[in-house]
Amino acid sequence: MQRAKQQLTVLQALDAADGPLSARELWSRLSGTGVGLATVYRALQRGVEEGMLESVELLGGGVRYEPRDREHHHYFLCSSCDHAFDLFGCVEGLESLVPDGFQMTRHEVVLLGTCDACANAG
Amino acid sequence: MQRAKQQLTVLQALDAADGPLSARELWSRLSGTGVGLATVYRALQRGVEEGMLESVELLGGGVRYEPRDREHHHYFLCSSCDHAFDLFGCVEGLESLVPDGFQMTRHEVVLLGTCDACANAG
DNA sequence: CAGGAACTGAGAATCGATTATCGTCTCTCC
DNA sequence: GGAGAGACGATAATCGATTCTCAGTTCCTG
Repeated sequence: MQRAKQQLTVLQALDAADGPLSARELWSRLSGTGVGLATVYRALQRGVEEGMLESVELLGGGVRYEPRDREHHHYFLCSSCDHAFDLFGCVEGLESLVPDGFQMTRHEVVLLGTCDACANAG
Repeated sequence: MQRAKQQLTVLQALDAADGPLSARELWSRLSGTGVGLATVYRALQRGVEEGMLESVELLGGGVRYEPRDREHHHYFLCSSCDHAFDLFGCVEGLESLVPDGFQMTRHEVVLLGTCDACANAG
């Protein structure tokens, strides 16, 4: 509880999440703590600058953030609640898709569908 | 060259492309034809409504469009020129990533790196 | 050729996401 | 306790993408 108290709050909420969160998603999880939206953005920006956070772009636009210390993984994006879940594990055979002359440096795999909670609520 | 002349121009440009194009990308390819940006958006919207086009969302936000009659495929996104290329072929083993209780209906694979032209342009 | 419907280009208006501003507050260090 | 630096929350400002508006065209029908 020294300085940057609210930044800690933000980072802890991200650590507790089961996937990357957008600024708004994060903010709504912090409602009740009095943290302002601007503070969320500031904390995320500083987190990235200081190397603790990583920004992630999935389908559909918005940027999401998650702690940088997670292993290589991909995402499941729920079409119903729009929440992204981390999926650990990877796939084979990506290299064979790369056309001649192209250099692949990274890959993203996103599965889409309905998450556990939404499937049961549906 | 009956009515909807400009819409045809737009659809033909999409057919000729080697990957999905954003509205702006498409518009810049039509510079010289006098087609306005609003017309591009209108043509895309109508194309989707009429089932000829499909909208595609990749990493990084923007929506891109491509003809609907292409087979299942994925994309290579060039970090340098920001152009998306179609990649035909797919990968195995996606099902094993899906957590219990989740229902996968679709998947996207995006490879990132440098395309042929940008790699050579160094 | 006249009338009407659909189409068009240019630019204004809108929308959501993000960033900047400002007055206030908190913490550190004397 | 007081000064200065850095944070904070609320809200205004900005930005890019997309949609709306409007006056002028085009094209079909009769």
